[in-house]
Amino acid sequence: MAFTFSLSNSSGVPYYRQIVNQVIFGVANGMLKPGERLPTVRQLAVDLQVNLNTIAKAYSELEIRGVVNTQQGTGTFVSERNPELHPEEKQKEIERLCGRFLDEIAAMGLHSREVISTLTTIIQERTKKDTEGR
Amino acid sequence: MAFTFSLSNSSGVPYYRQIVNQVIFGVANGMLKPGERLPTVRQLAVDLQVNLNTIAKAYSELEIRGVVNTQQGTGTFVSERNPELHPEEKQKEIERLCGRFLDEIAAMGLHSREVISTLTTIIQERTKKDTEGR
DNA sequence: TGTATTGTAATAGTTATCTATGACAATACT
DNA sequence: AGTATTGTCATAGATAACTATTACAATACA
Repeated sequence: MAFTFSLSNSSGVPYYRQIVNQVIFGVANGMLKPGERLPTVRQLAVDLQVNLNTIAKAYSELEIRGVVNTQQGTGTFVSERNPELHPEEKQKEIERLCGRFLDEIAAMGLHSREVISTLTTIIQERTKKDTEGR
Repeated sequence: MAFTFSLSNSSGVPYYRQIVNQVIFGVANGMLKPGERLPTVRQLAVDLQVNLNTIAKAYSELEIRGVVNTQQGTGTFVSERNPELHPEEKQKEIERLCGRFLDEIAAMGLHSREVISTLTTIIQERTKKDTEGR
């Protein structure tokens, strides 16, 4: 299965950051192998219907963080040895994500346990939809 | 217990929107009674350490949506009869919130059921902290 | 050597959110 | 009547995240 990118415009998370996250977690989950080539900036820009600069910004950050190696004229590749996102860090990232979500809930005066039940319901629905889709 | 506002700067949700949401849900949850007075724009700006205009923008949107009545020189009050946020709408809003959260999770290639366990753990920790705090 | 493909960079413009500041207008209060 | 308090408005500026466009530079490849 090939690794694919996707963007959500409703989450409030900037596009370039979504791409950065997807690569980092893609590597952490073994869906992106060291040495594997990422789409060209132009191609991904077309695929995601986003500006070239947005992709370039994401790749540039990934380069700085050592997640990928880029070579002008050649392409962008997943680093051979990836220093980033040890299991603990991955867990921390998940916790940050959850924390923000709970903050939002709390700000609305909602009870988290009620929201969880909605959450699980939606998950069930989506899982069902995915299964049917095959 | 008096109704209090709080802002999170890490959620990506604009301040003015957080305030709007808190009032709407505060009303829906009965924590804000019809006729009840909201803090003045200046006071709330000081409390939340945010610019006056940001509060004014939130109140203005609430006024337009019929959630509050404002009178220059007098103050801002929760509408006597509030048309907004019937139970179904409240549920829809929760679902939107959950949907965005799940989108973020999916974008990172995380499995939602694993995240849920982290979520419940954090909730337990926070509940514990709140209980100890009393 | 030429040509296409890669990433990079510069510039300009848009939109949303927020800050800072100062002024104005309606109401309440003494 | 005068003064303080309320919400409102206008202007200017900052920042972040984009889009659009054009050009340049390094590499690959025929």
